[in-house]
Amino acid sequence: MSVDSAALLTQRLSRRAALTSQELEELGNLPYSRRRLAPATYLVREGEPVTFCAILLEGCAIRHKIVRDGGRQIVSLCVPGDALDFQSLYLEYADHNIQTLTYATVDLIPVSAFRDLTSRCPGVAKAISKDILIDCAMLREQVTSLGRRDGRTRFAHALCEFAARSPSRLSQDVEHHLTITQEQMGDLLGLTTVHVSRLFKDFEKNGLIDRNRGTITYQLSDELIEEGDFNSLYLHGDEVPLRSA
Amino acid sequence: MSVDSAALLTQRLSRRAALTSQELEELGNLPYSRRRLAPATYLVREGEPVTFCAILLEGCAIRHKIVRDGGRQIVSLCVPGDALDFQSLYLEYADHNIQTLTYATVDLIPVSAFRDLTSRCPGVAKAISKDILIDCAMLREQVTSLGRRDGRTRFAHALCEFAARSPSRLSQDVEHHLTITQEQMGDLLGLTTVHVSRLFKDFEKNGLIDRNRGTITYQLSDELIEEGDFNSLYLHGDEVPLRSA
DNA sequence: CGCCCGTTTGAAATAATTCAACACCGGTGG
DNA sequence: CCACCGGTGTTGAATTATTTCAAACGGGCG
Repeated sequence: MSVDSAALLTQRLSRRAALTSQELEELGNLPYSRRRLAPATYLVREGEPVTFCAILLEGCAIRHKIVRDGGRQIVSLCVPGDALDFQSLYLEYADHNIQTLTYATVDLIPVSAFRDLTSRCPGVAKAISKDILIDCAMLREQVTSLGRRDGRTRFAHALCEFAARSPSRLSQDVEHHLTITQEQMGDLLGLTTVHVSRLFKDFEKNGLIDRNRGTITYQLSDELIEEGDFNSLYLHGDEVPLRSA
Repeated sequence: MSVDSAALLTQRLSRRAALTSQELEELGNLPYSRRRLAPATYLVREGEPVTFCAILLEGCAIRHKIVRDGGRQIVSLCVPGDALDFQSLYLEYADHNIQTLTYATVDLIPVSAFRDLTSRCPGVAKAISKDILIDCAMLREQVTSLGRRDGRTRFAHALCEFAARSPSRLSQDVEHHLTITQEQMGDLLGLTTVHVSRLFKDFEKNGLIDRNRGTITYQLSDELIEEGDFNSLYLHGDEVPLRSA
């Protein structure tokens, strides 16, 4: 398969802000090099300078931080189409790690090329700002979940968010597939693998998810939305409408 | 006192990116109207459109979200100098509430004026992006705290962050004053008021903080930094250096 | 086959919550 | 001036969500 990162990026940014034809062209001309990455490959490490901006074409990646006692917190999940390093476009050092979760395809664009582009194209700069702001909004929701929702609710919420953001969600009642270990899910939800295991079992028993060899399959049902206290407002339109006519 | 919001904003953004003299001038010419606000005044409400951008001159404000069962999570704390609404500069609706914590002075700048400015001045747009990215970084740290640190550590961490960001921190060994109720602190840390009360008592007993009528006083000591698993890397220079020569 | 990683399960331990009562304190009004 | 009041903080005891520990399971793979 040959997804075009330029096309993907252009499409994404166009959704954020109106771009002139010249801006579109400049976006198309960004230099990039494609990489195929194994699961668990680090793209960025906390404390290190970042010199390229990666666009995720296929697969999933995570941002995470490590705390004193060795615990890991997954700060966000990245899905295809996400730019992994707008974060570092203007910041010198990475404050967190970025790592692939599955096999993944990325296009690497030199940060310098990106910086040139944004200083010349205000429309692109605006679209990127908006993209970053949506990231912020998702982080605020994550903070809210971790601070004030219990494990069950957090889990359901995370499933809803993943489904709502998934590019595969073009029509209603699609089945979503999430390949993630229970340890990873625990690190995302701020829970233990043991506890996640029990939640998985419970959700499966209640028919909210199906499981098969490390991947879970589910639909974005009303029940799940209710269970997860999920309201897609915070995605700011970065999702397919929940109730398409 | 007459702090100038234009000056404060200019100073803040200059720290983020190099601005041309023309950009500085345009920043100085932004129209604004000053407001003095009582504690607990809402500036922005979740779900509503935002039409102005507030610059906080004096006092503290919070961003917060409400969950299904009525619980509140404070998503971040705003200190003087913070722009409260870069969030909404490009997003149509607010996904969270913004409320003053104490008496506060703000300058309100119409969002439209700001948008004009950023489309004309790439330097300003860049500085704002960087500002937003630092917000993101603080949110990631907050996620990490809530997900993987226990109550004690979270509390100490929050104190460190507040101190490190405080504009009063011009030299070492300053005393920091934080006026906050235990309920608010609980909502910030994802804890109960009862638990916060016990933490306060414990920290006071250990000499990490002093208390007097709802305000706590403390220094950013090595002990506190250790207790809070605090590393200021994530502030990306948005703080006074910890160990000034 | 045997190993390793991820998962499952039960039992015991713990951090934090809930509940409930009470203390404190500044403000208000009789 | 005192009595009362509401908001805030404190304390203890009981409860709960979640963790920790430990052991066993399963399945894919060299």
